[in-house]
Amino acid sequence: MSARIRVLVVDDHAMFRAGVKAELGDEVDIVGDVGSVDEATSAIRELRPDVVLLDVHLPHGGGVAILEALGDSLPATKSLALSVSDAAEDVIAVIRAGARGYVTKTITHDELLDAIRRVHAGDAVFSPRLAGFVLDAFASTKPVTTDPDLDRLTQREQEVLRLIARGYTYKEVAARIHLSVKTVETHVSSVLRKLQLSNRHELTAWATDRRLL
Amino acid sequence: MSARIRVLVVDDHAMFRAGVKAELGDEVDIVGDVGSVDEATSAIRELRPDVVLLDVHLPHGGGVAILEALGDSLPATKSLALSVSDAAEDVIAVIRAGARGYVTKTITHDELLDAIRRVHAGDAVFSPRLAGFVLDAFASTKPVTTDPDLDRLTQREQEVLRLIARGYTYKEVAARIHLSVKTVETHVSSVLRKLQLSNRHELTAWATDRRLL
DNA sequence: GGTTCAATCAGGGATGTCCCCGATGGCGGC
DNA sequence: GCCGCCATCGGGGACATCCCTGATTGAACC
Repeated sequence: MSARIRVLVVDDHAMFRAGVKAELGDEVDIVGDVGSVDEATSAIRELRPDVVLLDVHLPHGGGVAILEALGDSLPATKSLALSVSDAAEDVIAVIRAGARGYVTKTITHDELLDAIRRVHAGDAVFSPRLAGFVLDAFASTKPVTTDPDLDRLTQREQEVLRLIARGYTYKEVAARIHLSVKTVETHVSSVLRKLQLSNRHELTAWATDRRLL
Repeated sequence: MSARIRVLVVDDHAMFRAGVKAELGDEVDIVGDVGSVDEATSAIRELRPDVVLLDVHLPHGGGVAILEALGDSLPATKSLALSVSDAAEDVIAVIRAGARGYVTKTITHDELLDAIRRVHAGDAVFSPRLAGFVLDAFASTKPVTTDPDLDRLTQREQEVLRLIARGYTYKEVAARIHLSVKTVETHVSSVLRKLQLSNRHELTAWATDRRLL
């Protein structure tokens, strides 16, 4: 028998994490469980799990923030999003950020185990109900929730935009994504110019309006 | 040692039920766990648990439907609501329907165990953050809107606070209410100090949180 | 009459924001 | 090969934010 899959559980509810451990601990190797975005990013970097079981709704940016923080620095680690929500925008956002699957928390023990194994093997896994509009969003010419304004921004600009809109100073943003303050300034300037905004307050309002936070 | 408290777990997520069982099974007697409104009502009638751990958000009516179906037919069975939501309307609704307590799922093992024991003993239990507006909604003649933090600010400070939180610069605020920029600065400083905030971004978040805009 | 407090304003300084100018290296298109 | 775009960084400057100290007026309270 081959080695067990190493799984990290990220969810802000300790009770839920305990549930996953109790249910799956025999079949996979739960290498850790954490409850916040910051803990998650460092835990993933340290533990290098095979699969991250990732709650979508977390304080301070949610699962998306974790995936963005990691970028593609750890290609061997696959993420499986796990959420109570079946809203299209949640699904799209987290898949765009790099998750390899998305299942809702109504899932059973066997289904979840199967999902983890398939994600680890490289498959994309979706709850049946979600498969429909996920395919819509990616295969069709007209995606469901793409924002023409947002698409005109580069990846880096969107990344900076999210952090600025959350109230971080330039210096804090720079530290968080390892850039110089000057580079952050440049990106913010581009964002403001492209979106026709005049300062960071309007940017916060703009982002709140679009629920990018 | 007295008999263990008999607990029924109602939640539509099997994983969460497993978590509660794994975490509390040693200290209380989990007599059953169910995932739907119908199962819950019959299970409660059959098993007569001491405490029902009740998820608020369920398909087909939620925890409220279960409480209403039972009415006061089983006074010995107390219900403790357990939810991801901390929205006032959810709390009020489930308490009105007869729950004896309400805690959010961010709760720790020890806190939940304590909550179960206190509900069983006849106490009402609320997460600290919720206690405030529950009391407001039931005891006060004035509805929920009073805010102790806001009351500690003077009229002028509240006025400035609202404008700053909307993104106006000091200069714009000064022009709008016919003051010098320096006076606006003074008021903002007072507001930040009194509310224990460190900059205008946190202030915006604070105000948005309270729907002051 | 003295005290306390809200409201108003000023000077000065540290830091943050936003813009201008410029530069380099990489990558893709024609 | 050149051009455009992206990402990265720097200098310098204008202005905004946030803090400090310190001041005056008027109204309320005892």
